[in-house]
Amino acid sequence: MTPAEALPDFAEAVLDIVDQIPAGMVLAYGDVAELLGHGGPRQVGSVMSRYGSSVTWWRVTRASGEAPQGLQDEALALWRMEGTALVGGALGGRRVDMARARWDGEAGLGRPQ
DNA sequence: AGCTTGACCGACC
DNA sequence: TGGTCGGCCAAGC
Repeated sequence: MTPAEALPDFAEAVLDIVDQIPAGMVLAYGDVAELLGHGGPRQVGSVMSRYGSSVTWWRVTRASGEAPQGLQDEALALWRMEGTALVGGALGGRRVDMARARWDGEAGLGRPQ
């Protein structure tokens, strides 16, 4: 087959989790690493920078709720589109309200308040 | 074998 | 509320 398509197991696991995050909710890099039970935030970020474009990358933010540098405008538009809770209101806010939009890791819960 | 880099995190001031 | 510092973990040179 095409060895060029080979994806590291760690990267595959990261993308799999990201793909499970419900719309309107987010997960921090560190959260993803913790759910995997292996690696760290930097490794997750590294994977996202390389393969993130193939998944719902905007649902992965920094622990502070901010989007990665260079993609803040894109992420903000997507957050508003999904109705993600933002600090300071949906209009003025430029970062995610982690207290409300942080995903617990349990699919089916959804419904941020 | 050692240093630098990276879509990070938490503590501290 | 916001800026700085040190710590972490893996990959690349």
